[in-house]
Amino acid sequence: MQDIIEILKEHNIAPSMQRVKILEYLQNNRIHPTADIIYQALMDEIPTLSKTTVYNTLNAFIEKGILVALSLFENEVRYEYNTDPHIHFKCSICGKIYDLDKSYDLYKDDFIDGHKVTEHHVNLKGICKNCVKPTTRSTQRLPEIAKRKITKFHTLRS
Amino acid sequence: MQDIIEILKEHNIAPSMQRVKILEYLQNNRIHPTADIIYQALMDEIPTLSKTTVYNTLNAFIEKGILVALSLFENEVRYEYNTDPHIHFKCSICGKIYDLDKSYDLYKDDFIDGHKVTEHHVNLKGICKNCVKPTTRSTQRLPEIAKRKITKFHTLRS
DNA sequence: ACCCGACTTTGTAGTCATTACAAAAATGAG
DNA sequence: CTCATTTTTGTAATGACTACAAAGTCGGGT
Repeated sequence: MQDIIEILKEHNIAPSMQRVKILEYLQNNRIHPTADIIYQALMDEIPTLSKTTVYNTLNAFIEKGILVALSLFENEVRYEYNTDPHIHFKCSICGKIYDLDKSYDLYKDDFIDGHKVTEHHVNLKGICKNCVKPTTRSTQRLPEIAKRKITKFHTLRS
Repeated sequence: MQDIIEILKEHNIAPSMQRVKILEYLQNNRIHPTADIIYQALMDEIPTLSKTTVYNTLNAFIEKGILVALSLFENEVRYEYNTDPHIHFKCSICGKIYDLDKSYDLYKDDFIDGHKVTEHHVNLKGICKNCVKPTTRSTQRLPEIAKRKITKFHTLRS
């Protein structure tokens, strides 16, 4: 895609084959992949691909502002192409990460308590609509974690 | 402190010396330490302490709901005793993490878009009031990152 | 007090994600 | 084509965390 080459050039990154393929993958697969997922996915197309190249490329993209790195939960780094404001929801059952397009107005000012805010992340965790099994009305067949009554935040962590 | 032993018993954790010291440290040092920081800090008191014990203990505390593990930024796991809902702010200059007592009303309902929400994290990043050097009115002496004009989100909302 | 079984701690070794580094390959200007 | 620069690659190193088994600790029953 010519688009991708243009994007790379606009960000002062030489459009090598590896870089184009990695950015293309991230554009087409909005699944917040880890570096390893990207590596595995591109091994067929680029048999000589090195994991070092994936890391180098991702870090270059982040440096230039094309990507955002996420530290959501469980100490895993994931990368996403979408840099628009949105909220992340991670399912503790299936592990899938959802982008929620809910907007929020919190702290849209530059400073809070004297601190200058440059990044703002809202991360939710729970059980996604698929894993909650909406076919049954009762909670009988839900995983144990899904049945717990929520009493306060931060209590559940798998 | 007898308090700490009571807390452990209430959570069905046998109050061994190591566990008491680790919980005591977390109670007295609200600095969102890493496992290694805790280990380093207690080595004087408990010369035989093993890092495995620190990890085992922290995981047991999390399991029982005494602690919360945080994945804020930079892929580092930190632990905090305060399980009340609050917001985290990390300074990208000094690395210090601040608890902000701002309350927030977002998605305190159980479900959003059909997903059951059990955890809710708001993480801010920027430059803390100390590193912004409030003594100077101009931005001349600020670190480069502090001078950037915020143009797009993750920072602020339109 | 002793014994025994269960729990806890410890150290070592292993895993996994990420980075450091240097050699090999590709690229591009002259 | 040639040479210098950039990019990719593979290996080795780092660092956080876990698995596992041996050693230590503790408490109840006799």
